[in-house]
Amino acid sequence: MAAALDRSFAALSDPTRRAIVSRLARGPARVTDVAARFPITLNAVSKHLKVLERAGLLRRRRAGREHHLELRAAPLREIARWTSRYERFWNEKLDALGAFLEEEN
Amino acid sequence: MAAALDRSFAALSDPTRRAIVSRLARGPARVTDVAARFPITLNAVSKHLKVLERAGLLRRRRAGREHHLELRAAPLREIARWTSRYERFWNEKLDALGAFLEEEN
DNA sequence: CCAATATTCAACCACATGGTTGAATATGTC
DNA sequence: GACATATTCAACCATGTGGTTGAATATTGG
Repeated sequence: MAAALDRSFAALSDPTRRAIVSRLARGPARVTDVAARFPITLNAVSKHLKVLERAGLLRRRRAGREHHLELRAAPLREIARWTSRYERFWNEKLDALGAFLEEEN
Repeated sequence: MAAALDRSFAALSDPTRRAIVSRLARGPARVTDVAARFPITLNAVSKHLKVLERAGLLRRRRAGREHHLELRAAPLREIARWTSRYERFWNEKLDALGAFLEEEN
């Protein structure tokens, strides 16, 4: 589904959210734990977490009053898969004969 | 630079722009050529192209009144590099002992 | 019960975005 | 010069975003 890619790319276009992903890669954390690292409000972090959650990049387990967050990297795999379709262009080798077919998404 | 990643991720968060990348992977094209495939205005496509250009995802060569566009995939490589840092999470193997250090960006 | 802690909800603000329409600017063609 | 083609610029609109502040909702602990 294309909309999923939309959300994943959009979620990762913000440096704070990429930093949150980075943080969660080091292990699960609560909202407050994540927020502690950033100079913005807890509320702002809460919003970022919702964006990441909607993109499927994290899972939230409510445990009492605490929300335990853990990284879900499947969307990252989809992004890697999408970009890998253009690997042959990465080296700036101008062989335009590398034209190939593909369906969009 | 983090802002470059910001722009790349943001540029690719739109399905039209991903389709434009896909189109340019099949070879260079003019603005009108690209626009022909989409149900939106030429003006809208022109804006999308500017976003892709600012993200470094395409290069524009003016040839008379025509602008020749060609894919520049280097930012895609950066995205692939960023996401690859999380490869170990892709298989949903819940070994939380896979914690590892990293600096953000 | 009461107070503290963890988190979200709601309203607001400034700004970006994706789209439109209409005009402007170049360049090519007759 | 006059007209057509290629592209951008400018203004506008609706919607989303990243941030704030302040209030609400749960849960835990004395």
